[in-house]
Amino acid sequence: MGRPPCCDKTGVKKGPWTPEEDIMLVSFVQEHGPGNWRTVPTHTGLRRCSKSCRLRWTNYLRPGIKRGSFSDQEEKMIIQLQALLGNKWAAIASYLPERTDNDIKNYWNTHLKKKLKKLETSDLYSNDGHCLSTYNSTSRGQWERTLQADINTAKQALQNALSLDKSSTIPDYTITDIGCYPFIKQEAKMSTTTYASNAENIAKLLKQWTKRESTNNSEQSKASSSTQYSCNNAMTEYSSSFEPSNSDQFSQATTPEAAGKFHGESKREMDDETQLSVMLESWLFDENDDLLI
DNA sequence: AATCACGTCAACCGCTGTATT
DNA sequence: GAATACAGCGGTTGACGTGAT
Repeated sequence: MGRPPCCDKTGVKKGPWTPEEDIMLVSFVQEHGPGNWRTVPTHTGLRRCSKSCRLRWTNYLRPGIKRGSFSDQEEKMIIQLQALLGNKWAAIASYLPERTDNDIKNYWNTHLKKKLKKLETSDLYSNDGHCLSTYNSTSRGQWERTLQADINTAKQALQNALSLDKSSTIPDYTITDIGCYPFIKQEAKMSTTTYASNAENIAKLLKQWTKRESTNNSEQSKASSSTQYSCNNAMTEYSSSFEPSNSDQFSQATTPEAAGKFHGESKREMDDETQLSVMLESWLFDENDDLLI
């Protein structure tokens, strides 16, 4: 016999989340921490499947998520990492802790794919393309060779790392030693205020929603006004229950999906990945520094 | 003002590897 | 060891917004 089902599949709600649902989910995470998603619907009364709850949290509600347009440096990192790792969005996202894999995936599909295609078909290096203009100092051929060399170096390092014995010279990093994964252990002990620091996101959302609702419902009956009332109350309560955010705190205590990526992995695998991660990180930031000059 | 086309992105779907019973 | 559910990932979809006609 296997496990009991996580939730009753019948009567599960789909579609966009309402602010009230968001608040219920955030409250749950504040109390129990992220994880145990199967218990969320029963604990909170949300009519959402656990999968949907996890997705909503990791892609939208969790603290430290940066929304809005991507910076040039972020773009370049995505381009480089995609060239190296392929469509491993979760892996790429682990190098951009403020972005979700979904965001990066969307950005790649809607912006960068086109940009690179355009790059291939036109002489972009003589024009002033926005982001990629930073490559102007290097000819396309040079840049491609550099990238290919870096990819080869990375692949070689990965092969070496994987072939090494566990007792080899791989540095004995703890998880928190990994420069690009400073959040992994801290995630587990994230404080209530840290969770709450996403209040801005939700307060904004609530405002938008109430605005939209008030527009939609302006001609409707009193029944809708009670919804409006409860939502406004929820917004007020939610907004007032949190302290202003601390962005440094965000950056050090986020990306649970990246952390989750390593849950259950063996020490050996972790060491191998660690070595590669450190190397990759160095490669990426060195490269970006060069390009930003 | 109406309609169409296109871009964006939140959310869903289906799959895989892992954990649990 | 088998059966089943969970967690996570990447691909895809569809609702919505915006600009062009």
